[in-house]
Amino acid sequence: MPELPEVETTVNDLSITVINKKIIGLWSDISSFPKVRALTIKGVYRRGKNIILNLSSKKKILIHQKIAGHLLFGEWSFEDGKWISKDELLREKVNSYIHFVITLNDGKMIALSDPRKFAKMEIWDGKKLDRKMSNEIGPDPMEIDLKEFKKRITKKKSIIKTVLMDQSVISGIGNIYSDEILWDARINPYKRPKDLDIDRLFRSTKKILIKAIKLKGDSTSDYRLIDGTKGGYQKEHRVYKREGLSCLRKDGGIIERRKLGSRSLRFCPVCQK
DNA sequence: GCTGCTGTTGGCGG
DNA sequence: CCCGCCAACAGCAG
Repeated sequence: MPELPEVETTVNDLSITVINKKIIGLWSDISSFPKVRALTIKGVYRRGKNIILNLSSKKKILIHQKIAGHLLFGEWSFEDGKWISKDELLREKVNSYIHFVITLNDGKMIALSDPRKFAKMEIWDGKKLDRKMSNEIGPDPMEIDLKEFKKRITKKKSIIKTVLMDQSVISGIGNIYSDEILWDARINPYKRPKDLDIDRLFRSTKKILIKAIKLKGDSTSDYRLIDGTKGGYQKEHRVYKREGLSCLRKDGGIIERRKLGSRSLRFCPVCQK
């Protein structure tokens, strides 16, 4: 679920609070960490949907929240095998599936709540991680121009819905925002890249992502800000989760939902030709 | 209680 | 190489 706007919000909010603090403990109930002691967090960055903590001594922590994971910031105590927070928001069910905790030298913690245990947190050699990222993850749409966007998108032969979500082409877009972007651009999700107005697609891509960042992401499902509050984009859906309802362009279209492999896509059959 | 749906990534097979 | 499919997991709606 966390796509570019959610990860961007998390990274912005985290960097305000954790930069120059020291890590004094790493805990997880699903993976083991190598010994690290007293490493300082030098920076917090986003690469596509990945969160990267730059540490002193050339190490980096790579966090991917996958589908249902989200980072939180606060204080917890470990009681009877569970992490308990005094903060009411952080005790909400969606925030209670804690599988990773980074403890900082001021007693605060970064925790990852993830009911489905897909999310990962790993310590990497900085150089190795940089190489992996540049090999596997394309630029995000905010940092390239139309020419580069067009070049990358039209290289692919799959339907545009799939290409938009291909992290090696451009990074950061998942199921929700690709549905919303294609509706905004009036593009049918099954069209091939060579057949479309890429200029319009590019403008809609940036427009939707910028709007979603402004609203601090989409909390339809598990995603929360690091203090446990909700983002606002779920109130702005035009097609996502609107199957069976009238298209908001009032063109007489009823939003359709179709299967694409094991996931689903939504679109208006009238305005998305 | 059971089934189906959820959404990201990586691995597998064609 | 490129593409499409599906498992990994667990909660939740119906």
